[in-house]
Amino acid sequence: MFSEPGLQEEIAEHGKLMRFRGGEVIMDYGSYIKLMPLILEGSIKVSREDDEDGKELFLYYLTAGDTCSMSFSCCLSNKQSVIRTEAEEDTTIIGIPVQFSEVWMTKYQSWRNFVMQSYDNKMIELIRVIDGITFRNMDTRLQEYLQKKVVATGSNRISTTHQEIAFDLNASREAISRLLKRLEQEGEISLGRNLIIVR
DNA sequence: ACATTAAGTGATT
DNA sequence: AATCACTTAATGT
Repeated sequence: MFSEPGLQEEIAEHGKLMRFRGGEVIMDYGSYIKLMPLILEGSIKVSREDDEDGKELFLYYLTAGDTCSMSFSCCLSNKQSVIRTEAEEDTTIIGIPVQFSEVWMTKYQSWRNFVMQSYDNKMIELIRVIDGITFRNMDTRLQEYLQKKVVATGSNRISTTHQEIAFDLNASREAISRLLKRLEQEGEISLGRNLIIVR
């Protein structure tokens, strides 16, 4: 990916290898960022959090090969993070200090392309999130949510509570329970305590 | 055995 | 679909 001479060496030299365990909060809402993460393995859940009532909304996952587009814009203006990121599973990243990323933007075309493309990807994902909220019903949003989770973690066994899903989709726990029940009756999933198996 | 937490239910708006 | 007011089931101590 970063085939240009020198770039890989710079990444190796200035990047910091970091590991996070599943469930660990990497960047909390309101904190300042000084690193751009390159995800090597695992997946990171990105959510928006409301200022006042602490409600949250799941946005998207970052998986191997991704970087966090938000972090770049955030670092540039030295703003507080407007999102929260949490390791979905055990995750390894390389943290690139922003000052290097900025220099590389002009120095290496492949780096610039990489950052631009990841911006583009996430922009499209965000549009889809908006589509989901405005045009789709809760049941399809839930199905898409489960599907994304399966893809991100590479496992069809999802270990979470109905309440957690409700937070992520900004819905009520009861609604999620009822929709899950229906999906189970339709044979799409099986349910257990703290467990959903997607078929 | 008891307390806690997750999940299910039905009524109401 | 949200909220409420429960009940039931599963788990931890």
